[in-house]
Amino acid sequence: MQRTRAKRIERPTPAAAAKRPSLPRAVVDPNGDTRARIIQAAEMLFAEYGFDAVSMRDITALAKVNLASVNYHFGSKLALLAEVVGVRANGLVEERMRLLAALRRDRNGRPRLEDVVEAFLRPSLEMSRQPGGADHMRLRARLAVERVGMSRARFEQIFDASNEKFIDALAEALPDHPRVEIYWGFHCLLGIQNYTMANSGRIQHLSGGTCDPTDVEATLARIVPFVAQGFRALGRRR
Amino acid sequence: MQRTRAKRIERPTPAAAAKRPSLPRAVVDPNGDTRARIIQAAEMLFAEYGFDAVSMRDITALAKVNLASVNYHFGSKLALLAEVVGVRANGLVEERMRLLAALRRDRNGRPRLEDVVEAFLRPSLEMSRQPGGADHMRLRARLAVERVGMSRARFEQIFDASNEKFIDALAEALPDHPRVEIYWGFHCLLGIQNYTMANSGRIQHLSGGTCDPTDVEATLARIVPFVAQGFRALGRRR
DNA sequence: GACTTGTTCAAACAAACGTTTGAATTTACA
DNA sequence: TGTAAATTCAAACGTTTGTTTGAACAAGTC
Repeated sequence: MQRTRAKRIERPTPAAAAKRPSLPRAVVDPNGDTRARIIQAAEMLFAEYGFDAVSMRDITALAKVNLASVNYHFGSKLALLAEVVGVRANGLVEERMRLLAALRRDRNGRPRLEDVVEAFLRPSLEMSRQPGGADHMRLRARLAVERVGMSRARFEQIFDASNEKFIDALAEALPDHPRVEIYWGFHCLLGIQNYTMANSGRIQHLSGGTCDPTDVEATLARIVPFVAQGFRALGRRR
Repeated sequence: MQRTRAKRIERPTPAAAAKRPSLPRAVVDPNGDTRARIIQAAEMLFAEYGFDAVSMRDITALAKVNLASVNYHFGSKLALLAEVVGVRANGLVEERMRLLAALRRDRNGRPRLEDVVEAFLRPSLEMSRQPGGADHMRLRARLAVERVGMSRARFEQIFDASNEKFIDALAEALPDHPRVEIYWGFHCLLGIQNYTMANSGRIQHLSGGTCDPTDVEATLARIVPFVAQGFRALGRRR
């Protein structure tokens, strides 16, 4: 039990210097009512800093409403998060199911693999073009990893039913694939989707700005063939 | 400006019920010194709950050290995070570079695409088998999305140089691919890697437990061909 | 007008936060 | 063993946290 290590560490900053790095300059739509302004502000802030790092005072200041408004309208901070996520997520699921139902089928009743993948991905990517949609997408990507309350599983539950329907459709498009390989491919699909939505800026950084993942069509033109061919690779004997 | 909406929301829980959902039962190695026990505890807690949701008191309680020890040994909570991430991340980069240098080459000096992909992914997945490695991997996956201080970019910087070397190697393995498509493929590769490391439990849930992403060889056997074929798809004319 | 209901507001609440302090204790080295 | 340095510890620091309160204000109905 010898003790031969560093001495007391020197403090890097004597006073402040640890302030929040610049809240978003954008403001919320002044025409919305209190509820709408709160949701909009919370969406932006949660997406950028995460649930725990954002305070009620941050939200209400950005929304230009009174501090007590959040508890009045939503009950609690956690309930506000559920509201923020739920509203758009349910719309996303509906859009996905609509595209899935409209899928072209060949004479055997099978859909094209690329079409199924695109039906899954397009609503996610297109949402990022709506006002505030990019914030929502990044928030969702965070929640796939983050853990607030016990609610990670509860949020993902919104997608369970439609995910199973897409797995069925993928299996239809790949009739010779073992079911387990479909799951692995879907895992890869979810990973790419989340990473794209998170928009961490890595690909822009690495490519020197050549690649722009906010360009929906350009992104789909790469991801869809990548995923489809990836799926096909899983059917080969190893 | 009519006002016809819900009345004051009813509180769901009268008293407590919003407590932290069960801290990890596992304890830290009692044989380590104070520094080591703090790092181990912080790694577990940051990975599970995120940087902001974990308090100094959570860390020091789990590590069984005094509250002031973190500031004494590391200076601040943020400096502790940097230490926690840095130690293992640098080892990971070294291992990747080692595998990259050891790559087999054909008569033209080109590596096999599958080999490059595996050299990139294997160190990440194998780390999850080391003690505490799974915690570290999940923490890294979080930090790819999370934003603490201004440090997201700073953490990712550790990987910049080796990432560029891998992109070069991928371009060597795919000599006819435009460089921009290599970047898109690498983006997909990063997404799958992060999602796998985050271990969100989605694939186990969806597959009814059939797929186990903690089985390194089984995971590599799926992800490597998926990614390799995905890369090849990016070379085709659209 | 009075009355009821929905909403906003400033102020305060207790609890938890990261950090600091100064004395007590342990270790390293003479 | 004596002394200085390294480390631990309990207590407190000043902020900030999410939430609550009760009065004030605004709107619809009689």
